[in-house]
Amino acid sequence: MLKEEVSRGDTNSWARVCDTCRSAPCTVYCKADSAYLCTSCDAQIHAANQVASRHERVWVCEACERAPAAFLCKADAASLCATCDADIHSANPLARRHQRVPIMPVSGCVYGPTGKRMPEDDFLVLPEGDDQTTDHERDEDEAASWLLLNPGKNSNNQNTNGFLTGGEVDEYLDLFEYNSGADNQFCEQYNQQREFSVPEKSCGSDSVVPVQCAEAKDHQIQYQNFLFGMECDTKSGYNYNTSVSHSVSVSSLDVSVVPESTMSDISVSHPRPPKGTIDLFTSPPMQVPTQLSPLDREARVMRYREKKKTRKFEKTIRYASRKAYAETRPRIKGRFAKRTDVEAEMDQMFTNSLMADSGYGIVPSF
DNA sequence: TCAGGATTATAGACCACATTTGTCG
DNA sequence: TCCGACAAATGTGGTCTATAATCCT
Repeated sequence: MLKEEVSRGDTNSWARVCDTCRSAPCTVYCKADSAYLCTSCDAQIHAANQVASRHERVWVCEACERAPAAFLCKADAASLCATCDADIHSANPLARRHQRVPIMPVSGCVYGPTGKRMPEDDFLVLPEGDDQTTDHERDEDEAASWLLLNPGKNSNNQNTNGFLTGGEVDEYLDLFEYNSGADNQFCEQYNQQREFSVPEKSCGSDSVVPVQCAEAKDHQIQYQNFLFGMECDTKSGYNYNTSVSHSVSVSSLDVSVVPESTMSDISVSHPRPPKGTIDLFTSPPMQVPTQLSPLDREARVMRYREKKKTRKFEKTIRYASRKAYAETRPRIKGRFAKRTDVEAEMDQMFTNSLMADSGYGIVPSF
């Protein structure tokens, strides 16, 4: 296969160019055509007819920009090929804890309304749209895409599947974690999923969620199964190794205090949630998309934006008792200090204060 | 357009010590 | 196999500092 490589603009010199126009950097790889395509060419080619629209494509790795992406790293919000994924996430222990999910090839329209790549596009098929949309609209659609994953607290915190019920669990991420079963169904389900084609028309009036529910559920199940170590060599050539699932952090993105009494339990492959925590393990995880009123949608978008502003990646608290001790421990300029040092410091401060206030060199006695 | 200073953002180091983990008899 | 004693390793949070990125002149 002839691949022309050029250095264009802000793309790196290794970036593969579109096999069709040979000018723009490629963004997707079409398996059926064995071709790397840019956004516009992909849209043109695969919107031409129904057969073409069924071609399965995957994003190109954001790191090397030369190979089809195999995994989506949530922490880095990046789609990576197997090689880059291995390189990046074997670099250090923190990187190893990044959550990654396999990227399923998608057919139909793989772009959001902006025609711009979004991380969640890797597992959500978004409605076709206009390339000229604004940042605001892009944000709206990004929010909308997450709305699919949001069960909606406005439903009395009642969630039929028990997912995210009532808590402040992060609403953007970790939605494919904590599966407890159906281990050996991955291959079958994955193959089933591969036979789906994305409906050409959105099923929702607001074009938020065009993915068919059953299909989306299959996506969900597949990712969950993947995360717990399934290995499946499919015809697609996407062989998701088990080692990835083992390196996936249970909660590298959330703050989650893990009761010490349950630590040993959690280390096993199918952990049970401790009491007092939200049960993310045993519940059927998919949220069934529902029709949203414009007001409802607006509210959710606003909530999404608000949380997006404040979201941050925090470490997992493994030992709550240590946290408690650390919080009560005396410090000097942020560092833990010996209690004797603190006492001495307090003495000094007290002495200085007294001298300053009174003007006399009074030595306090305790 | 470029250079250089100012401002802002981010990651990592540091500290003490209770708790956890591993080893040995 | 179980138990106790002991040593070593681990993890915890607020602040500071070095570095990078961005902005402004």
